[in-house]
Amino acid sequence: MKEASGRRRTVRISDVAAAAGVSKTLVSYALNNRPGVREETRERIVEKARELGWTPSLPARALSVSRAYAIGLVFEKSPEALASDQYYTSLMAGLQSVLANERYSLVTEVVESTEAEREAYLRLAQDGRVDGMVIVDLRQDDPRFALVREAGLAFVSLGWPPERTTMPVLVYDESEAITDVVRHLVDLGHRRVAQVVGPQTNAPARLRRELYQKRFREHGIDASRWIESDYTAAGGRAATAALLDGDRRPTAIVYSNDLMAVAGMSAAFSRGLRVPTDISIVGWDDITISQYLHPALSTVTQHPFDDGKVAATLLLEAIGGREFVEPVWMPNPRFVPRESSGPASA
Amino acid sequence: MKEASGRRRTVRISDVAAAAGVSKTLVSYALNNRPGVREETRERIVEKARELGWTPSLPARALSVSRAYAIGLVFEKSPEALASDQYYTSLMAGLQSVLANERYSLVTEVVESTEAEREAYLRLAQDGRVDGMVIVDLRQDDPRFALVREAGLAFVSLGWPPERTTMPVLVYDESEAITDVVRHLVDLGHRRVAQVVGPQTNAPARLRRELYQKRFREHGIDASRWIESDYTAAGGRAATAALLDGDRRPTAIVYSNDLMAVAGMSAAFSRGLRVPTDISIVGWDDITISQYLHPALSTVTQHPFDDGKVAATLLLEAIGGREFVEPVWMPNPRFVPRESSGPASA
DNA sequence: GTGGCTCCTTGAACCGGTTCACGGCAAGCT
DNA sequence: AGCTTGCCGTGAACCGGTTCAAGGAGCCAC
Repeated sequence: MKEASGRRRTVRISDVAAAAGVSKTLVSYALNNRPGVREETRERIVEKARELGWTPSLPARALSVSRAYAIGLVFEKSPEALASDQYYTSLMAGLQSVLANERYSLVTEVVESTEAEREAYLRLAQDGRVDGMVIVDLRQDDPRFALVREAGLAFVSLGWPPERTTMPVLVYDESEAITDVVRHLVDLGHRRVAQVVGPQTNAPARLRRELYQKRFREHGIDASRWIESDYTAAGGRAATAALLDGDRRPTAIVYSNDLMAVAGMSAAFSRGLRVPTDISIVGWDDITISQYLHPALSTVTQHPFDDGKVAATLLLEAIGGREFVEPVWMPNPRFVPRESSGPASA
Repeated sequence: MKEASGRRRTVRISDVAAAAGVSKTLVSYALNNRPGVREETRERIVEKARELGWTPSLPARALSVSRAYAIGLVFEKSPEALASDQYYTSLMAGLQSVLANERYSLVTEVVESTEAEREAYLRLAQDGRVDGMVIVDLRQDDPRFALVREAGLAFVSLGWPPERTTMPVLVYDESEAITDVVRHLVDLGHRRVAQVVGPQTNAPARLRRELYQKRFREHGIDASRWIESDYTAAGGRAATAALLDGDRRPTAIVYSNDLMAVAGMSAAFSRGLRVPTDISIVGWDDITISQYLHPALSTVTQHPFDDGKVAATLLLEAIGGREFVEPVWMPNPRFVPRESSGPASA
């Protein structure tokens, strides 16, 4: 097929103006629902525009109003880690679900170092490619807040930012789910438990670990056994191996994501241990396959799609000028006991 | 923190021109490496530009050269299906890995119907938001090719397009891996095998099913047992249930993706069957957790990240005007036998 | 009849780049 | 000396929208 191009003739605002017999100013007013256009004229213009199939050129509009009509999402993550974590994809889908209706687009980037992340932020901002950023996976002393501040970009933060801000912030309380997990394990008789946690430079990962420890202590359980890992399957397997091969093997292990938990189960199996008879496993995330595993994984469900929806809505409002004083609380994650956790072995 | 805005004063090309004591035309020439600028002058301009931290405004450039400096990727998929399939995320990462260096961005959309998909395509094209599209998951009589043709957009197709085109096409040969899987199963003594396949409106899904059937027949195996499913875990589980609960239970099932295979294993387990002792399972994709399952899943590995890299490279060349006559062959998928396939039960 | 007011409409500037056509100047040629 | 040629540089138009300030028409009141 010969690409039937030959200069795609796009219809401009001046074409609509000519067709309707008015100035292009009036067309602009009419189609942006500005006051000061006679109703009859407005209708005629709208009709003509529809007839000609006119849609405004985004670059042109972007240039004149200094808005990109797009928001950015930068993942600082290995492609592998990104691909195997459903949270982000669902979050994206949630963002899209509201952006599409507002004629906004989502510009994504995947970078593999904080240096590249910095460049990506600067580039998106300086190029005028986006009007705001979605900030996820908050880290200790997160540099991204300074970047958006300097760039004058709006943002929405999924998690507590380091300073007060007038931008929207989404938070939720993990302590309830954690309390449930710990009680569940204690009720099943577990006394020797260990944690496999995410990178401790990552603020939520740290908080989650601390909340678990707090609850463990409240039940008189030694909370000192935790291993820092990296949310990958390989990392989870290695951490689990260390726990299982050490002395005083735990009777239960809680993981900070499902992927590590699955890998942990695999490590247990390869040592001839049975789950949950010999060791109980609890994950975090509730990825799709968790319920299809054998045994099905006890875990904590989150709501990334809804997070995305709310984040996008608020970010658009922030871009529109709204100021936020209070963080928005999202529904809490919820513990879902399944087959991988059972009575403690003797 | 008070957002330190107060109108972010961006540096324009005219500022650079003033600083270097030349016209803005010359600045433009100098920074775009055009001929007709004295070397000494060019250096002075570049120096000043760097000093002032100038980067071109994307909307402005986009407006004047009619290029968006972005490419689009539209997924017509439920968020759930998208999130649980690593292929797409890895593909995105692969695309990004080359786009970032070229100052191109990736604009993604997630839509849930072919109608919404159509709108997304039209919108991206008419708005002048992208210069080209990445077309994945080819369907029967795929409408997207007509859309990009009408819109005059460049594209790269991952799979055979319905008509000849001068745009880049990426293909690979699955028959080799399929031959290996079938020989593997035959060598293990399997004679009753079934397939759980993807939506047959999806061209590659159909082809994969046919290739499997062809090989089965070559070994004198009844190839008529296949169930169409939807690539989701729930679908895979239901299809597997139908196969296991029918008469003449197969001794092996091959799935068109890992997610369905995992769900299939789960269905087998819940009926008290052992894998692979009672039934062998083979997937397709090699998602991260496949090797961490118990038993580890025999499957076929692909290279979505590399696909993305190559696709982006070729698409950029196509946008630059290059015409393609031959499709580009990617490395073939490869069968990876693991623990979920073993000798046929009696 | 004139001033003032409201309502609708328009010309022109502007957003920040790219690019075309042209001009000045020095060197090279006859 | 006069003409061509090439190099380097510039003014102005253009991309396709938005928006400001101003203008014309119609109406009312004094």
